[in-house]
Amino acid sequence: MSSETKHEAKTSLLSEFARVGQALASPLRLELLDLLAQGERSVEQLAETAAARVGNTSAQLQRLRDAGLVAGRRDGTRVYYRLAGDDVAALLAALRATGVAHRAEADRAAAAYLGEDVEQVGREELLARARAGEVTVLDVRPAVEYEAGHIPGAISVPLDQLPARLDEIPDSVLVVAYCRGAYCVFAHDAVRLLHRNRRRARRLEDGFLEWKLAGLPVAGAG
Amino acid sequence: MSSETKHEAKTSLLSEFARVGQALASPLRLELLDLLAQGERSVEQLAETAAARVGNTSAQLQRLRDAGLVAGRRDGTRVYYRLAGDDVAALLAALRATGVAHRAEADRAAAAYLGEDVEQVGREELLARARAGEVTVLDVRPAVEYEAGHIPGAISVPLDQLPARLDEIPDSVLVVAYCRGAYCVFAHDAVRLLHRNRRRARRLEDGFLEWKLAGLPVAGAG
DNA sequence: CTATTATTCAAATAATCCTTAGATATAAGG
DNA sequence: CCTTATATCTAAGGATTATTTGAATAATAG
Repeated sequence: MSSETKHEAKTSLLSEFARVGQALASPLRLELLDLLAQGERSVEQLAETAAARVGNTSAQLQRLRDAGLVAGRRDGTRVYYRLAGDDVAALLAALRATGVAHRAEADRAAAAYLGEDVEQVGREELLARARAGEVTVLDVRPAVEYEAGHIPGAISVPLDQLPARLDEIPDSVLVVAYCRGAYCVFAHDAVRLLHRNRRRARRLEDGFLEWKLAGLPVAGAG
Repeated sequence: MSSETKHEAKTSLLSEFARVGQALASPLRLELLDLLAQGERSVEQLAETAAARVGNTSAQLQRLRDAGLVAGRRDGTRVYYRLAGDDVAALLAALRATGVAHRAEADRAAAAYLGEDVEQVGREELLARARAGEVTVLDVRPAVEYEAGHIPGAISVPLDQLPARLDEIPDSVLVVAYCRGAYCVFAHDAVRLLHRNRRRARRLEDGFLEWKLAGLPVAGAG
């Protein structure tokens, strides 16, 4: 291979990798990936949750698909998208970790969004204490995400139903709430709400995404 | 926090993460990161190796710095840049792995750049066989990168000097060549060159970047 | 002051993002 | 087969932002 050709080959390989980076370069696309990390969703569902137009959502999903990050399947008039693999979820987690580690602005934005700090429980600790029956595990994500896969033994009480369903939650043991991942606000809100109602509650370290990536047991269809 | 404010906080957090993705969205910036993963370099060195203008190289390094991926230190008239942390190298590796895993074009581009397949040796296997004295470990990166850190016991013969220095390499034992990382072409070229000269040679799985990320022993200043 | 190295600026080109509006695909009913 | 409804995709336009180049400016050493 000539030096010229080699340089072209190198540039085109780097451009391929850059295309993946490009896919990670828009807030809306990152939000879509975040949602898809919880299970497959139709375009309309994604658009509604991300507060975007359907057309725009569809266009961004095409970009993600061209970059190899998501895949879609048609079922009747709907198209359901999902992440192309677990490595995509890992890539997303690495991106966020690097962001908060080296960018003070990202760290501040995370603190502003998640609100006041909340006590955490580690993954291994939760697994042990759940098996011993010492804790109630509470999944506060939307029901559809719980159904797509959840921590074994967890009960599903989506955050917006939590105020009305407080009496379903035993008040004798510690409650450990979790949601999507490290930068999902639901579990933070849930723990603060439980505290205001005089319950003992903590948040699982990170969330379901990281639980699954750590290879810990998962129940449900997902 | 009001629902409006919360949505703004979420968007600004996602925008922070998107800024990191944006930094990974240009071939030139990916090449700079790849070089910096081997050790610190001045702007001029980077520009020359990446075949870019100094001005543009500097501008792209500012972007990488704003994204929190690199840091710089001034020494006299020069400014030396380096990766902001090991997590950045891991992020880069994850990006490339996802690219080749899910994009046929990326896989093809990698094959076209790296050339014909070459037999590999795993990291753990190399470590064991090097300790037993069964192999010669050959670092074919530029000398400055060898000096910044290398596999213990490796000898440095940069690829462009290899044809002239073949007699320095023992021909009784297997030679294992390595270079920067999974998509660095030097070790591939070195193994093919050694084969043409009737030596037994293989390539280390991936390269030095992944060796270091795996927590295996490293010699030198790096 | 001069040489070296790096950064910044202005301008041209190119790419991206979002919206609106229309096109396409599928299912169900007549 | 044709219509209607639903869901998704795509095209065009306008605002914004990114990339690169060449030249000017800043920082440092001697």
